[in-house]
Amino acid sequence: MSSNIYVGNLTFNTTTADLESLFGQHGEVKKAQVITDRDTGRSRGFGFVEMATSEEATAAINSLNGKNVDGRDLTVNIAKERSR
DNA sequence: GTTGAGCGTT
Repeated sequence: MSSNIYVGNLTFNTTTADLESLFGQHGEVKKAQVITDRDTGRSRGFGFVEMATSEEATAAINSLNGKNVDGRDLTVNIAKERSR
C-alpha cells in the first residue's frame, strides 16, 4: 500500500478531523489518524492518512508537504511499516 | 516536539 501517508510536524492542536479535512481537499481519504502517546494519551505531533489510491496519496503529499500550518511546516510522505 | 500497537516473538 503506497496510499498510506505519514504526516509529521503537526501542531498539538491538530486532530484526526483536521487531517481528514486537509487531505480531503486533494483526494478521497479512506482513513485518518492522529497519533497520541500510548502511555499518556497526549498528542505526539504526527499522524497518518490513508488515501483511496496511491495517485491521490502522491497528489496530496505534493500539495501538502512543506505546507505551513499554524506556524509549522508539515512533513508529508509515504509512511513506513509499523514495525521498527 | 517526527513513523502508529502491544507484551508476544510477527
